[in-house]
Amino acid sequence: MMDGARNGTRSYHHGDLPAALLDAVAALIREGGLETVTLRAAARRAGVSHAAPAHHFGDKAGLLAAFAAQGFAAFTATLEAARDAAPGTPVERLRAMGRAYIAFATEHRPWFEVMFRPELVGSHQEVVTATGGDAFGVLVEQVAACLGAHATEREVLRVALATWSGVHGLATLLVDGPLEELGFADPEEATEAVLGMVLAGLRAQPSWQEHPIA
Amino acid sequence: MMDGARNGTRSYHHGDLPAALLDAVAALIREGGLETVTLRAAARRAGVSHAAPAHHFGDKAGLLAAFAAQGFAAFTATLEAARDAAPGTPVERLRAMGRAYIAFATEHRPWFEVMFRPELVGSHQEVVTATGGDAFGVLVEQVAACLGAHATEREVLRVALATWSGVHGLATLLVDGPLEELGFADPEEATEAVLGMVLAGLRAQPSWQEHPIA
DNA sequence: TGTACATCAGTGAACGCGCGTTCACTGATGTAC
DNA sequence: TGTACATCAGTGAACGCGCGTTCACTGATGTAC
Repeated sequence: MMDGARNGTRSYHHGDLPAALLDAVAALIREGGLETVTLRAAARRAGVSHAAPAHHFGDKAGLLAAFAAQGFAAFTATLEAARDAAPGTPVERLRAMGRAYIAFATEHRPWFEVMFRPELVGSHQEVVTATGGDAFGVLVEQVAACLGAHATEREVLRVALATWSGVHGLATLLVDGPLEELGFADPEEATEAVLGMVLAGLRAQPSWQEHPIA
Repeated sequence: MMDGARNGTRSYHHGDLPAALLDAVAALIREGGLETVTLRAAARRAGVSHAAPAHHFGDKAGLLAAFAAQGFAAFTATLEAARDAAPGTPVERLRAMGRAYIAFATEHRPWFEVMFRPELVGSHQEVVTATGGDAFGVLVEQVAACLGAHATEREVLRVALATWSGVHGLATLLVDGPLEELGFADPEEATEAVLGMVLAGLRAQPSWQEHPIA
């Protein structure tokens, strides 16, 4: 995708090796799984010597941390875009975010597989945690909007976590693949089922009962 | 745990090397994570030569497949025990199973980490899928009991999958560890929040509305 | 516009390591008679 | 109860491999003047 040197001519310098290496990681995961990701394989795929990645990412954990952070940034942007594109009520926006969450996992499997695996990034956890916190923050905000001003912070966090668990669970099951073998062939139906449950949970909240919003 | 030779004396034969190797895998994951599991490390820990495991499990994927299958067997037994020990209504039994599901993940982290990672077991997937299907079957049964005879099979599967997603999502988040860093320090409160959502979803089902059971 | 020079980005050889797997072997066990 | 023998379970040496990382290096780039 990234060709590297300007104007298509090969040069000693790559052009944008960091981006090319991150692309390489995604391709490797997609084709052979996480265990086939090595610094040397990523370098091969980017067309540089195997020592080149160290200049940009330090070590293997650094490369994976950058990949996870890139994924979280895209993830947060996806959730925000889904929220902003959805019409209507806070609940409809939350539903759209839930759909986007699950779709992101299946459409960007390589990112999703790395984003929630802190053991892969070693000492670089701070970067990943920070970007991951943003995504969750967006979700919490929307849950707060659904519950209204009468909800306590604790209630918001509780509902947000339950919501997160629902969509994250289905996303994980879809990515890890046990569903097909058990007869759930339809990810869309599964998604709607989970979102139905999430919204039922929302409506069962005390603060919703007192002041339903939509 | 397993001492091996009878009466505590060392003998040429181990006594129960397969069990000792499975124990070793659990210990290795607990102490150093999944990536530290190797045939040689497991053999070292069991006190045998590094070539010994091959006699029982063939290759590395075989060992991990056996470990995952052992985990699923324990998992199914745990869910059944929780169901049978819970008093009262089908819904209360389902709630107990949900608690047991999440508790299993945090209490038996090594098993849980391997059970849902089919890429680790290579060509031995059938064994794992079979035992995994049992666990899900138990869950489906209980959801069916909650919804009653008027529910269609499709509805039961849909609700069971949503339920599964909820508890599996929280279990995954607890095991992967992002929750602590985001301010959710209390797994029990989180568990109850998720179960509240799951049961709200159950009660929102058409067949429940028509024929509430409890 | 030129020139000197510092800095940056990639090279390629080399290292030591632990891994999975194979192999011929040997000690231990169990069974047939 | 004893003996022969097949089978089982573990040994230890050896193999080839790809890995991450380090290192001195060199080509390319950009900046000061």
